[in-house]
Amino acid sequence: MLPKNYNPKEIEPRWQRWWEEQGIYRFDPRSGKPIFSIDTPPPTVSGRMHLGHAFSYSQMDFIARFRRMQGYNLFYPFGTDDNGLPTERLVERLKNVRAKEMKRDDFIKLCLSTLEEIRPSFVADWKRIGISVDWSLAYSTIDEHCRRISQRSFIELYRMGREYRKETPFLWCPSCETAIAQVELEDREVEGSFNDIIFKLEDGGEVVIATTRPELLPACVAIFAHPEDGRYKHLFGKRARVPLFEHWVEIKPDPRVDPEKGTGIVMCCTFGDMQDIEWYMEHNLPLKVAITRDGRMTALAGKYKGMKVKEARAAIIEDLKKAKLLVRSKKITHVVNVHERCGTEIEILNTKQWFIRYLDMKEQLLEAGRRIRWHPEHMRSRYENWIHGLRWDWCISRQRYFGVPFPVWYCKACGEVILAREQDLPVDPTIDPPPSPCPRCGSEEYVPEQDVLDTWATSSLTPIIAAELIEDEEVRRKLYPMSLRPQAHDIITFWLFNTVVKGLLHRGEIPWYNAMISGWALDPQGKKMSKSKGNVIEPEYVLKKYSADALRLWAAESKLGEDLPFKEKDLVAAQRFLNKLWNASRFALAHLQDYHGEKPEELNIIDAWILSKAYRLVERCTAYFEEYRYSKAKKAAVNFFLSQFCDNYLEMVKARLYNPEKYGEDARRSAQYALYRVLLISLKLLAPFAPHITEEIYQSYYAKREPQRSIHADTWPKPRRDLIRPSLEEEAERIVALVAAVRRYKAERGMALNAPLKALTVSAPLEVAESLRRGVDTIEGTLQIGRVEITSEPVAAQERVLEVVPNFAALGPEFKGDAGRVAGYLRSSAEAVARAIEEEGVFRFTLDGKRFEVRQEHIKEVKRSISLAGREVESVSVPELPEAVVLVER
RNA sequence: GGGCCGGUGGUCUAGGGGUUAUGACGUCACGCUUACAACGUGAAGGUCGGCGGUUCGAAUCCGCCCCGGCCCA
Repeated sequence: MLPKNYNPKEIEPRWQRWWEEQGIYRFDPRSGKPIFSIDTPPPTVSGRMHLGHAFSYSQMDFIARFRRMQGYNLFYPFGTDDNGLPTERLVERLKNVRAKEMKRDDFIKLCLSTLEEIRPSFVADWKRIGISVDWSLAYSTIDEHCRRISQRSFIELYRMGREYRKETPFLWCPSCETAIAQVELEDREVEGSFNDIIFKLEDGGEVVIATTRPELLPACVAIFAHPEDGRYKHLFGKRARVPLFEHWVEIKPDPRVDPEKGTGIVMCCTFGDMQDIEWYMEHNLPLKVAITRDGRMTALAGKYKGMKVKEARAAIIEDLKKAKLLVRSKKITHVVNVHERCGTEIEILNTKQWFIRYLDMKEQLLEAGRRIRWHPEHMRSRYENWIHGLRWDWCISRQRYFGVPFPVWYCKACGEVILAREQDLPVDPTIDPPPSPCPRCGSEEYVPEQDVLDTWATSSLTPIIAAELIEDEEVRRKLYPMSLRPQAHDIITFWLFNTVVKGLLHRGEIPWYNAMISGWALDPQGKKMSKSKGNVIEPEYVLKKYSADALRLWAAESKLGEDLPFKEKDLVAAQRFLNKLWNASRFALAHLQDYHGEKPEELNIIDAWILSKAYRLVERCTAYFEEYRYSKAKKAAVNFFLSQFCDNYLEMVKARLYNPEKYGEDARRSAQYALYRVLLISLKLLAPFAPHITEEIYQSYYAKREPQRSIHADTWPKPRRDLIRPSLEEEAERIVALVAAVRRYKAERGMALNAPLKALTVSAPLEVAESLRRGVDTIEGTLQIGRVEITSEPVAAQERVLEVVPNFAALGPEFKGDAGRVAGYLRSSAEAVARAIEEEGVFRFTLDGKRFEVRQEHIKEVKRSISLAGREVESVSVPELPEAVVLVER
């Protein structure tokens, strides 16, 4: 028996422990069942779980649980993404240190030990939302397994000729002091100024050039204008002198200059933007480096040397003003590229980096995107959009400490790259020696690579990393490509894209067959949650106030891929539903204690009806889940449970359950048979959404009677076409409609639903009457009616108008001061008024010499009494049965 | 600037050619009923973003526009 009160705080952690101890979600490498493998997103330990995580991990868990219940052998691992900048930043903050001021080795050790400190509570958060991952399939992107696979990936790609090391202008974060990849750029609107600066020409003339970055003047190497621009055509080939810095640069034509923008003539610096790089390469311009790796001015900047970029900008503008070389300075907001991790404006610096060459793979990548099934479909366009805009190869080296090292040394003598051997992986070249002398020149002197790999270079291998957690080669082959990649839409260009790249390069195929993309959890106003805005809602708050099941039901509110604002009322509604589920189950199970699976001789029509509805629902929910439309499945299951099972069915079986002496044991048996099955089906369909409460109810009764020890094992209800009976449903629904109408009648008159009624007379067409007769017991028992008469003969009822209720909302405005007297007249002539309006649509009368016309809208209601064979009865309207006359005697 | 998604009672939302537009929350009224007042029954509340078009018929399809969001420049 279930206790009276549903207590999620006690239930939820208990089942979470039990699932793990019992290995309910364990992948079974020896099983013959079909495999469903999931490439679970590894969250960063260095951040706490936020509501967006709870949202999207719940959504992937719905699909996981559905598939497991369907009988798949679920491969559902859990990794954490630990390496790289986020961890470095966290450790710097927590331990109050600076990475670049520490010994490399000490810092790495500190990172590792800090991760171990915070991991348990981090992972506990994820367990607390009830996701059904296999916690024994765990990895950390910095552990030995992942380091080995990332390094192996590097070596493979190097051997394939897909990697190169090159000194080249590239994206640089002066705050993190590392190269970054294109995907790590973020656009940000900032306040700045557009400065019109005078450049003197060698012939004594001048041109005015507009720039937002005057601090790059020392790096100015050329000036460009559009070849057709009449204003500047005559200057091509001439030289101009860079103000303040006094070096000469040539004025050149190039069609990529927009004559509309600024003054239509621009300076090219090494480097201000992508365009500068193109010009630098194509026009063989000299390299002038004005900015250091930590964002200060170089000696090239003369007296500005050592200043931060922004200080130098201000100082240079001041000096230009003094020299009367600044025509004007206009305040503008413009968009700059910042590093998405730290918000620092990025620079383009000439450095030596490792790259994965993939710009030549765009067509293959697009094609791979077309082979993946996207849920929802339109998310593919984000992926395609990104590929179309790709301009840089993938820079995979980072000038940081905490990350997977490159398995590479360089020969000191000839510069040859010396690779680690696969059997030695993982290696740290700053500690381990190379496996052999230089293969080219034989020198034994070497330089270790100091840089570490981009974290995405590791996390883009998660499907391979996860699959290789399994020893058995044959099983591995079944795991990969994976069935599903679930993730949020913000990292399509990072994690998803990079994983496809690695999948194609290493395995020549797509890494997964399906991608499900979830949206974001937004704040109650529909705005993005962010720490700086202070609108972050902690999952912990939701779990404490409501429950994990309620949180998950909330996450099931929105369609896959859509953002969902956090609204407290949704959680309240979810919690109410859980409470209802609990109470209805408690009721049903109380009446099933003496039931042992017997099948009744004959199934009551109402029982057959609810079974038919339930199996219809099974088909719908299954189809919805197959299409990743879990929000529809949830809605359908919840609606069925509330409006069909609770509101209608339970009320209608009470009589048979409580009074077997009156309706017979077999009638009770029939009710139990249906109750047992329909409640179980409901629980199963809801189990992916509310795994804890459904397990609790299952365990308290069904576990002893059903083959599976957990509701989350392979218990998904099989479709039963033979039990879906449309014509029976149609008949039964007549009974349901009649009962509902009389219940409404009682409620409207303030009667208790079990208050007795003397008699019910129904006159309806033959077919309807016959259906209703099949439910006489139900009608009588549910509504507590002394005598039920159902006939297809017309009833001889007399009707009398009792009262006309005037509608003052219409009378007032029209008759003003006369309204009260008109109303009085209507009441006193009720009979005549009602007849006239019914027959002619209008009632005319004269009152104190004034003529009045009253129509339907002036009357709120006509109260009538009906008598049947001399007994006073009332008429009940049943909207679903318009041809039926239903009369109730109180 | 380009791409994608969305705009439906006060709020959120279903429906994507066919009677009177779904449900939830909120509001109001009535009612403790042998599962549940954390409940039930009922009521009020809508020019389905705007304008044009296709059609016997448009919230739904097409075009243009407006607004919001996200992604990419």
